[in-house]
Amino acid sequence: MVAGAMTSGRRAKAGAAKKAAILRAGLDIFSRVGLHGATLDRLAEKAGVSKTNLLYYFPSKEALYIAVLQDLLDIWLAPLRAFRHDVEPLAAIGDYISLKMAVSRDHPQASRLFCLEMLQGAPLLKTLLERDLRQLVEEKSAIIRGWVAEGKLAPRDPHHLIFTIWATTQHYADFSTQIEAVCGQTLQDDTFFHQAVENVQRIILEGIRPR
Amino acid sequence: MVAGAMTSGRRAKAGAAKKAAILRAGLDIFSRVGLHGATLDRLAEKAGVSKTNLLYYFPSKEALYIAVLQDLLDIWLAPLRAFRHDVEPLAAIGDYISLKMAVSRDHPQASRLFCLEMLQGAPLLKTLLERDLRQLVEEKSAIIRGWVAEGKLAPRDPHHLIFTIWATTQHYADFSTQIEAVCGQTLQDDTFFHQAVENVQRIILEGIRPR
DNA sequence: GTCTATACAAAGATAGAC
DNA sequence: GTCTATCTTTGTATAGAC
Repeated sequence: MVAGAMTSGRRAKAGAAKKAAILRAGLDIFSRVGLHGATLDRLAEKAGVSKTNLLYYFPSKEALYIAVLQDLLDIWLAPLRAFRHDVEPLAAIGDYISLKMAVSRDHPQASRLFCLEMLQGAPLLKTLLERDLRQLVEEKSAIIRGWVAEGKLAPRDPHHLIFTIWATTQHYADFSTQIEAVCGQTLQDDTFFHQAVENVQRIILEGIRPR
Repeated sequence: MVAGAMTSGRRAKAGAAKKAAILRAGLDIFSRVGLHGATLDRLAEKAGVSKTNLLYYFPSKEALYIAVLQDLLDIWLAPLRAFRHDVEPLAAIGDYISLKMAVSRDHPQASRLFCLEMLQGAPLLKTLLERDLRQLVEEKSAIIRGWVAEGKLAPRDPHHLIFTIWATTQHYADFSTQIEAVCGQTLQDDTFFHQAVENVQRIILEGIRPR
């Protein structure tokens, strides 16, 4: 059934739901302790299934890890794909910042796991980064370069601008522990979230406004 | 001898050198794969000692990990401690940015391990963050607030400004894999380093310049 | 599909000789 | 201080009954 076979429908759904629960548990735990820090016991417990049952749905811990990573990429790339080229530059970039901040608030595990992979040298994502991400970044960079040429943006290197946006927005998810230790607040707090978005936007947008 | 006893001197030095080599290996490996991903075998091999010998100098893998973390903090906190309050605001912040960028270039492992700890909720550093770091940040925030009040800086929340600086500068160490995938260059490349510093400085400094 | 029992491997740590 | 040998634990994964 899991391996194929469009049987019943009710059962297939139950299987899919379990798979989804395991994937959620995987994202949650891997994002905290990494592939090596996670144990099948903890993963199974978190997902609410037995260890053997988990291994029925995913042949190995690594297979689950890879499946989790694949799901992750969609979440991570969505904001960049949604980057607008048909509106005012400062509006487009301002929107992109708030979109990324929302991802940091709503999918902190995804952000953290992505970060974890990067720290390790991205053994599993490297090819994908060098191909897809690089091309996507080139596209968006061309738009930004165009804006600079038209004088709609102060002269800044598009790559470094994009890195600055990624860095600041993801920081609120990846370093939430530190932020909480220093400020006593997190992005879950609505007031704090808006304050953070506004401050980041102000700094970056004023930093690229033409004069 | 290791445990105390100011014997000989030559031998003590040899012991200290080994300990240092083990600590270096620990920083290098832990920063890549974390506490759980590191094995005593790999740690010992990297340090150039036998597994049992390593356990002679550090009673357990965790003990080594903690020792590495302690060394780490000095590197990590140094730039913030060096933050100047007696020069022009934009110069002080510009210097801080380039200092942090230099740390990202020269101590990428330290930056990565710090990041790793944060991702995991900083079980070992939490108390320290909530006490020492918080206080240090408060001190520097007060300085920034003063500058804002004097009109020497555009109105920005000091916390978010500090986070923005940390995020952008550390990003070049923590996400070096991604940066290399996208740009084909790293901070080790001198031209790229200066280009990165300048772009980050421009964005942030222009973003906080009063008008 | 799910469970119990179990095989198998890896890795942390210790004992004791030298 | 350093080595060899070994114990022990933990965790991944499989076999086979139901």
